[in-house]
Amino acid sequence: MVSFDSFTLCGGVPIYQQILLYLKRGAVSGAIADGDELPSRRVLSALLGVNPNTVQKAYRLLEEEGLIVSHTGSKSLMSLTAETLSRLRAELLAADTKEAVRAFRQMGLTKEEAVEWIERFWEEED
Amino acid sequence: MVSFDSFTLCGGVPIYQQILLYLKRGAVSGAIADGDELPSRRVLSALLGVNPNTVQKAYRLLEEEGLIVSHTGSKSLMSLTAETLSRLRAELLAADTKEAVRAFRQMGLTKEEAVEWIERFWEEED
Amino acid sequence: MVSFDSFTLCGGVPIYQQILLYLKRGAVSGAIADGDELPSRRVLSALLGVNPNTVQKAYRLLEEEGLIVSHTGSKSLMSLTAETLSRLRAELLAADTKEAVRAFRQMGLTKEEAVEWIERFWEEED
Amino acid sequence: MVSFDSFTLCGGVPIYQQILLYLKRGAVSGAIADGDELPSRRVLSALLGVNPNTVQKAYRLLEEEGLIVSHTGSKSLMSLTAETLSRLRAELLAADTKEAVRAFRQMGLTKEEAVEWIERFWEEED
DNA sequence: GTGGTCTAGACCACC
DNA sequence: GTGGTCTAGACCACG
Repeated sequence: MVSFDSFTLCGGVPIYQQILLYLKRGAVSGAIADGDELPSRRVLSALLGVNPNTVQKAYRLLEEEGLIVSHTGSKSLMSLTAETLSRLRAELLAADTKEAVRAFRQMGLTKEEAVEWIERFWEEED
Repeated sequence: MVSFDSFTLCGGVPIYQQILLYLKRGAVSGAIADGDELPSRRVLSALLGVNPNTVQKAYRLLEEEGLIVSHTGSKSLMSLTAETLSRLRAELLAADTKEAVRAFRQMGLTKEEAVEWIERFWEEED
Repeated sequence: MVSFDSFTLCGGVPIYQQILLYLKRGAVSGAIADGDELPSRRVLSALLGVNPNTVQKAYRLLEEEGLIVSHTGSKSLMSLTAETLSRLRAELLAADTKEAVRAFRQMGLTKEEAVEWIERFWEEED
Repeated sequence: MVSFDSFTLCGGVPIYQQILLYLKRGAVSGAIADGDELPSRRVLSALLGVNPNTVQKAYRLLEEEGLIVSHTGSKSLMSLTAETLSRLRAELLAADTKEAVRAFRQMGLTKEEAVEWIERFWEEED
């Protein structure tokens, strides 16, 4: 069963996208593997304190991408092929890194300063 | 006059927030200084190809934060004290770094891998 | 025993309501009579290829309307008095005719055109 | 402007489908013509006493079928070609007639009785 | 218990 | 003012 223990909601980004990204990133990290069971709509919505439909939207989009298989009346399962994983990894890393670099550069940081900030926050959140 | 030459719109984030962030980050980088003149709502909306109301909203929020002063019938000016700048710098850097670290950690990267990705993309976009 | 040979499922309407309507219309037509035995939930659900709970729901609603009597451990029987039948006949005919007339009139047909369409389809489906 | 004066909600059918059918049938009858303006989401939802999103769903589905063109910030217009109209007419007439005939036959009526009921209700609602 | 759909209200960008 | 999206709650068919 996929765990949402380390998941925390944050404002400014649609909730369903946060759930979506959490699952994609978990797949990239290996914490979520092919065939893993997902919490049901009700369970996860109760856990996160959001509406079941918000969870469902994330699940539906993932199913359209082929990352989830759902059968009415039974559990939803992750469906991750090797190709899917490598594609996901490339896409997500590129997107996140690009956004971070963009922000740092707009604020006038040098590459060294940016790296220093990353390293500082990395330790803090250990 | 504040330049928007290096401004590029990107999807998924409200436009008025992108304008807001662009000005705040420019202030942090020093590219935008206290007393700098802002383009009029009409001019900027035409320049960015967005609706004047969207620019108006960004300007209004900045004014509520005290980062802009507008005098009726005259131009809007950036209003940046030393305290404001240091506060902005701390807030923005913390927020952006935290988000980047969060993403990298969720994807299972080590600190060294994360730094490597940042450095790789830094060069690419030079 | 009530036969479901001429029953066909169609989309867009809840299945339990289709079962309900089938039995009511059969009663009105005389094909289903007072005292007729109904297939058990298990048998009917297998016959129609639907979930036993769906059949259960239809039977429960019919029982609440007094059109079915069930004795624990024995079969369910149709329970149709003369009054019930005439009421059903009036209700169903009025509802279906009203809906058809409404549709035809909304499409701008004259009474004669509507009748012509009914007659045409009547022959086709013989 | 398309009028909804003769529109009345009825239970048992999704509201968005009732709106959808009303517009299609109006097009078939000629009461609604190519280029006619539709009431805005807000206006129609207030008029019918339903949620704006329910109206929007009907409009969105019609737009996907090509029967409506919508531009953000301006009115939605009906878009009806001759081919579209003849297709709509055939589809709707077939569907409605088929459903009516099916109901009448299930109730054991003869063709003559069915026609008589149609004619009786036709007069009543004049 | 499961997933799927319908209705609902608030917010956003835009003309 | 317009249409588009996000979040929300109730109901349905199903295993």
